[in-house]
Amino acid sequence: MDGRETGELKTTIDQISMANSTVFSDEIIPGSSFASFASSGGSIFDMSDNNQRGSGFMDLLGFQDFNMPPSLFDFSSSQTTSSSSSSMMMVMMPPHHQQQQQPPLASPTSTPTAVALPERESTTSEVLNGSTAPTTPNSSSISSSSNEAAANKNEDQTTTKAQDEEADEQNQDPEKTQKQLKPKKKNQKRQREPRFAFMTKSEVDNLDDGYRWRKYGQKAVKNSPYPRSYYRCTTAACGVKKRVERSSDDPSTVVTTYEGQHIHPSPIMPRGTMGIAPLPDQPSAFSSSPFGVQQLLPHHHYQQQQQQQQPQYSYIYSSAPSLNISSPAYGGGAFNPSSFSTGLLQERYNFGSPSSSSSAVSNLLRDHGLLQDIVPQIRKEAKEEDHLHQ
DNA sequence: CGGATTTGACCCGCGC
DNA sequence: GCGCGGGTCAAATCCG
Repeated sequence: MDGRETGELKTTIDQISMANSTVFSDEIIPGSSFASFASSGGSIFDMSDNNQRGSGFMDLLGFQDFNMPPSLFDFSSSQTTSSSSSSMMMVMMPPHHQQQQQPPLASPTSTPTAVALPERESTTSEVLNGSTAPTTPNSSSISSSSNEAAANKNEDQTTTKAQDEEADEQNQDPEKTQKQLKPKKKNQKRQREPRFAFMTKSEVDNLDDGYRWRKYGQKAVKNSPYPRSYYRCTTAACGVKKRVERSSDDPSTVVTTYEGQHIHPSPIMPRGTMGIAPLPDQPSAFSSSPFGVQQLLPHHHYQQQQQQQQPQYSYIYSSAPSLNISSPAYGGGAFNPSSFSTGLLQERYNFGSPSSSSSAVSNLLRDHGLLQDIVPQIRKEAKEEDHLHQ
């Protein structure tokens, strides 16, 4: 499946500057939006892009929990970042941003920034509700009336509609019933999982992230010559999806948007290297990780295994964390962007194997993630590879 | 032959 | 209400 697409990755490691990286939440804006993202200085940092099985870039990135890739996000704490000032911006986007609203793409700043957009729907990322000001988890009243109204409206619609459909299901004319896709699905409140998007410099669209995906659709993207592909995790009961599309403005850039949480370890991960350890405050290690169970590898170990075939992933944007609004880490309920930077995350994301758990995070935080270790090597390799390609 | 991909049709939310 | 665009389904097809 990916055999075709894998392998021909051209890397641009030289661009690994980690500077001005922009992180969006929930989803990247299609087409022009991320064009503006890119042009607004929100550059991506290139990492490698190895599509060999087992070299999941998510792992490279150190993603452990939706609540996030601390190491990567922790630019502010990096003492040894490249000359350019690292910066990151998080833009909390409403689940249904569609195209009408672009995220406030703030120009790059030297510190992580979070911008909360008004939420129009409360089906996901409740935290976003009125997150410009701290709120409490249950403070529905806090939400702006419009937001709240919209949310409630949606709720109502969903329920009534669901009921209607349930009834319809029995009355519907056979023809329609047959033709239509299982109306049952509509009973389930349509819920959008938080999303993460990555922009990756790659010639291949389908980046290997360590999981197995089945393509279930492809659509043309408006204002883009490149189609968008839809994938679902092949593991039964795992509802994680991802979308892959190529930037029309920068065809060398692939945008991968993840949605949902894996409920299983990466199928292609060497078992021995899986650092599965339940979070202290999590009932199950399998319940909180968006991209996989606590699968973070001891990075050095992992790198040693994988670095040989690391193309460049360019990590782009990310994160619509499924924020745990009850966590003190988020400033008493509301999403507190600053907590993304260091200590709190460090405290909260104590992932990895017992031996590498918090210390791993600490290390990551200290040395701005695995990049520090990876980059020099990748750089070297990338250059070599570039030569080969030229 | 089984699993993955392709692709046209359909569903749904949203804006006008 | 209608059209548009994003997202999903599932039959057909491909491929190892």
